Amino acid sequence: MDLSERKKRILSAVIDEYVKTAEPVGSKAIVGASGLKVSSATVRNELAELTELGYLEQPHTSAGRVPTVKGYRLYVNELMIQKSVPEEDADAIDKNLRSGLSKPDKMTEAAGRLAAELTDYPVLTVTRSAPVTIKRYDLIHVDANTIIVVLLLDDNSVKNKLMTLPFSVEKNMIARLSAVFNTSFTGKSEEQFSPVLISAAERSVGDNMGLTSAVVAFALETMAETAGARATLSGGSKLLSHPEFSDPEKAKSLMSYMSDSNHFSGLATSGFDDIKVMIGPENIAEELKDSSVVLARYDAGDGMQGLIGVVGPTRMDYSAVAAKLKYIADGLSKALAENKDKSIPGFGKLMLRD
Amino acid sequence: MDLSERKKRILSAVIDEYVKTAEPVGSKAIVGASGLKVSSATVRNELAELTELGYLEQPHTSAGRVPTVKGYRLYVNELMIQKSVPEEDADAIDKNLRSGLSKPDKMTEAAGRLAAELTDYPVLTVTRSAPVTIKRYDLIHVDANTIIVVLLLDDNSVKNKLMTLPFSVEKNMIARLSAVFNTSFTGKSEEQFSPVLISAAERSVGDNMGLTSAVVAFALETMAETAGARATLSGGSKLLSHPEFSDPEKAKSLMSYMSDSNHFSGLATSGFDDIKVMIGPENIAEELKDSSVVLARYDAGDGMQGLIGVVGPTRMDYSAVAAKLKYIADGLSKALAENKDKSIPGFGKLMLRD
DNA sequence: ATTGGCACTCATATACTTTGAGTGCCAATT
DNA sequence: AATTGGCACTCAAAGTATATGAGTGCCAAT
Repeated sequence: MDLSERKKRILSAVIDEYVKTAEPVGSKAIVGASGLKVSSATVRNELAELTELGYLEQPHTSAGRVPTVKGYRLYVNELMIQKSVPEEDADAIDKNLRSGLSKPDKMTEAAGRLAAELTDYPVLTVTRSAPVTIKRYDLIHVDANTIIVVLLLDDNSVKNKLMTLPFSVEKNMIARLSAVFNTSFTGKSEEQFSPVLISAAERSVGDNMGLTSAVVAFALETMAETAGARATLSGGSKLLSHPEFSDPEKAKSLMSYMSDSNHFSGLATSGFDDIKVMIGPENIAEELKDSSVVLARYDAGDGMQGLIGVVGPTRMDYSAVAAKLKYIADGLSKALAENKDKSIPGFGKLMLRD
Repeated sequence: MDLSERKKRILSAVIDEYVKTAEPVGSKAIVGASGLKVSSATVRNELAELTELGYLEQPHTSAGRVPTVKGYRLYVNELMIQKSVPEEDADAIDKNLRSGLSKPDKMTEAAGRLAAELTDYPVLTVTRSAPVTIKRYDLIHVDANTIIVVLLLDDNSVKNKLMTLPFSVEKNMIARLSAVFNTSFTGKSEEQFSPVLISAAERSVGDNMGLTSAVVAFALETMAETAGARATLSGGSKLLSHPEFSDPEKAKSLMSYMSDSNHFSGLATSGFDDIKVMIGPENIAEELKDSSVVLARYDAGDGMQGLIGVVGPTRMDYSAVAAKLKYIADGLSKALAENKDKSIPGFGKLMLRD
């Protein structure tokens, strides 16, 4: 059962107007805004039917109409016209993401801050890494009882740890250990670090002081830490700009929910196209039932995917937000890719010094 | 000009009561709360004088009294009785800070979260590092055009970077470069990385491809990044629990001020004993003029100092907050110190695996 | 110096009224 | 059959008036 063209235009007008004013929209306002060549009485008849069908509702008998979740859903799926990003914002995004080649985490965070600024909503980012393995071990002998363990992961990130030992080790012991690790423990997943393998390694280098175990522990810890997802939140205070959060109770509930990044790290990065919109009760979390979430996916290289999204009231300019997020996500993907290929980093910077 | 003992007791009673109820305190309530053996009329006379002297004020003629900044200041400096930390909280702190030896940054963050939970106010932490120098360079040859640079700083932290080069390098070139860096660039401050020194190094290893510069750039970047202060914020949403921030405008202003960690990274870690209290307009920042900040110092090892503090309304249980913060700061200092001495890290953890 | 007593103040609460935007429905119009 | 002008009706929000009472300041008596 499809809506008539006119009903669609009226529904759109209600939503556009309501998003702007945060006030229930009356029949007169719709005639003004939609440009339809009908009287307000006609619109009233249509409104009554749209209400009957569940796309709109009335806060009270003598008030205008407000979109329901069903109304927003139809609007997002079919009705809304794709807005484009204001030139000014596009420029800001281009500029901000291009500037300063930096670490991926920082770039993502910067993108989050930028998105919060441009949308005026809190922004979350999620980066999920595929399980990593270690492709190279280097043990550096610093002094008799200090070593540095350097791990090169298969996503080309590097992790290190300084270990102070309660005993002294010889330089060649370290070299042997390093060799064993590079032959036995590269490319292995977490489960493949079997006790058998570890004790074999221990014996082969003649380690009876637990040094092998310590390096293994660090390797496992690193792998565990690097895998999984990291979520950040930017511009949490933006929530308070919007009238639906003028009640401190509501604001606090959502705010503290968002502050716990664990709540978002589980969000799926797949199963949707560019943009995913979750409206009100479509969100699973109780704390989000009155809010909407708009997510855009970005590509973090090496097959890794990330999300950048806003959290706001259901009354939201979905089209504008989606457009901005998509633009930022694409920009971020590109910037991260460029960052990967960069050659000698920081070179240019130094040359500018004098 | 000193206040009479009775005036002091009355002032204390007003503050204690006001902190509890957030309502102006009347003469009757004071008689009840203070246990003074006088009539409310007598208290009224005293109140009038305390108001005259600027320690109290009246929101309007027929209301009770509210402490002024001057009143709070006297209270904090001389009047308040040192509260002790509830056993329950002390246990929680001990438990939380002792658990899991982890990275200093994480420990500090955990302490911040804990403090926010226990005080019900937003908590900021600031860690200021003394300028660091690099005490050892290691260059690892990964493959023909990939190297890893590992820097050991004099605070025993380790930084690294993978560099992909647009040309190939020989293993022994890397070794030479490493040697030169260890002789020429260790223990040097940022300014001492002179162009003369750099080009000398370049010549001595026969580097005409900018590799030396790249490593220098990374070293400088690392030093710049490690120096300076890092600030974090925990429990920002706690702000909204307090009636003085029921106005979204006010809450937003303070919240967004706090979210920018730059605003706090400049806070001095010296010039006070254990605890520093800044009440209302004693704060320099315009956004903090209606709020109070209570800071405790902790010791981050290697002569580094940090701050942990809460931000809340001027109506705050200073005594309880100060006690908790001090307890947490001391616990954190101790935990960080223990963490420094730990030997093979992660060893115990591995042993528990099966 | 302290106190009971009393007139006074004023924010807050409560009850009542007014206003006006918006509706639903119907008879007249196209 | 769809559209429209007209009109009675509804009800939140804003405005007005009144009552309440917590708290004060001051004074005469203790």
